[in-house]
Amino acid sequence: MPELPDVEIFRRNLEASSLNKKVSRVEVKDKKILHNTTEKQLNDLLAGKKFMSSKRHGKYLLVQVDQDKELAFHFGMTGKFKFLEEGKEIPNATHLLIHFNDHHMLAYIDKRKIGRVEVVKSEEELIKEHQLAQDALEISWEEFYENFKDKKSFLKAGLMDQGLIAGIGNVYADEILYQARLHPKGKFNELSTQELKTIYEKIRIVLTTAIECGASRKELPAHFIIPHRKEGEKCPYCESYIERLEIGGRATFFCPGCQKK
DNA sequence: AGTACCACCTGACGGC
DNA sequence: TGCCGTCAGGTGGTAC
Repeated sequence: MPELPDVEIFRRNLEASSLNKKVSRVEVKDKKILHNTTEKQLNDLLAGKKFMSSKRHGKYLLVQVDQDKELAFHFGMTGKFKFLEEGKEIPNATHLLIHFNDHHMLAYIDKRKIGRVEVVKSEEELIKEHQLAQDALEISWEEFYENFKDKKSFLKAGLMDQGLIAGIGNVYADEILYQARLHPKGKFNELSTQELKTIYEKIRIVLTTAIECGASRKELPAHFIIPHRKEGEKCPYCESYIERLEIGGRATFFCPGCQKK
């Protein structure tokens, strides 16, 4: 679930709640979520330090904790943060708990343990390690065009490829193609430049609108397909009914009336 | 190069 | 009520 808009909201909440507070200690409840570090290393690194700044690249959230050390969070499908006071009940599926001197805590929660926390030297290192493309809200039209114009992949698969553009997941890929009026099984190399440009523009519109809505699916405009993202639901634009198909084993919803091949 | 499929995980939900 | 199968979906790997 956490795609670019969700992670951006996590980042803003983290900035508002946890920036410039001194860390007292770190508790690891489940080692599985640590990628290349240990509970001891995290404590050595973080104790007495502050979260200096944060940024986001695609679906990754980076927190600067030292000159050349950043915490990188990935939220998998069910990951999230919760900020709470010391002494309050710790939420279920909390795997990492960061205690601050002011008696607040940051809990990293992930029911399905697919998310990961790691330590990197820099954003560049993270990008290299995970072979991430430019962020979906940062990518220029020129770079987007270069990355996609010759691709023979399905539109849906390409938009979700973090090595081509970073931050778009299953749900927002459907929304972008719906608003671009393009069939998810279309191919990039068969599109006109204008159609590619439409996708590029819709990416920005969809993601920024979602962020403005607090990444809450329920708050999205009614003309988005996401609130109707279910087989047999009525298309908000035309008289057709939403259909489901699978691309790369992932559920894909589209409107057969609006999105012709 | 691109797609399919699997593994990782576990809560939610529908059918019977 | 309760058991069971299926779904959800990001990443990263392998097989074709």
